[in-house]
Amino acid sequence: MDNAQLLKGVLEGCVLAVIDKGETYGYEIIGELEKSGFDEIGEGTLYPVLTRLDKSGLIACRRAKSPLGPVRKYYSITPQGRSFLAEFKKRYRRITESAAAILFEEEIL
Amino acid sequence: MDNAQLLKGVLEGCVLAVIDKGETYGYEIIGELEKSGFDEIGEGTLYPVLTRLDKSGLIACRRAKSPLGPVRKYYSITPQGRSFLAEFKKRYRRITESAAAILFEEEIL
DNA sequence: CAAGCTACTAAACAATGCAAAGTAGCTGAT
DNA sequence: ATCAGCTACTTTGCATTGTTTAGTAGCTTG
Repeated sequence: MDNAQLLKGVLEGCVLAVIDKGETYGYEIIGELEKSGFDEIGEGTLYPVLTRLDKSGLIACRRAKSPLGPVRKYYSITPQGRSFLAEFKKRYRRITESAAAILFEEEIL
Repeated sequence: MDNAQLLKGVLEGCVLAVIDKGETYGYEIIGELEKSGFDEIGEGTLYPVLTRLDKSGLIACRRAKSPLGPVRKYYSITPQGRSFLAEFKKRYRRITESAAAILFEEEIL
């Protein structure tokens, strides 16, 4: 199946939400996403998202040694990221409610 | 704001769901979508979706005169479309539940 | 030293929504 | 009869974003 299209945009918001819970790094974010039910988010999928969020100023980055492997890049959310996330949630909710109205009608998602 | 990405894939499923409710045509589908809460779905957005669904064999097309304007293309769902829609709903639900778990945590969407 | 895990990078690609412009039939007002 | 405005569909070119694949490199363990 092709979930790629359904993930568009959603992933960006979810990654930001994960970082909002506390400073974290790429590999760990993948684990968080999969723990919440997302299927096999590859590294080639996640890292470009982080790069974009960083360039947009929604997250900040700092390098630090890992006790396990190579250097990690730790990300934390910025004030701009926080307000973007708040807006994102509103937009996301609105769209999912519109879609649910058509897809599931009487059911409440 | 840019809802374009959040709509990716969702729109296709919603259009199919609208047609599943009964034979209809492009202009009317746009009305249905907006009635359910979607914002300004342009013609340049919808018609390519219909073309794709048709080519994929998920909907069937027939031309008929309109009492108001130019000829309409009426679309109806095919058996393949029905099973695709059922699968789509499962996938969509799974992804929105995963996203909600991260975005809204304890809240129940 | 090799295997395997951790961790990030980069390039080429495919899918889809969107804006803009165009074609055309029909109706009603001027 | 003409023009505006609504209905209805088409086409082109574009931007964004997730995926695939491959690659680099540190660390631990056998």
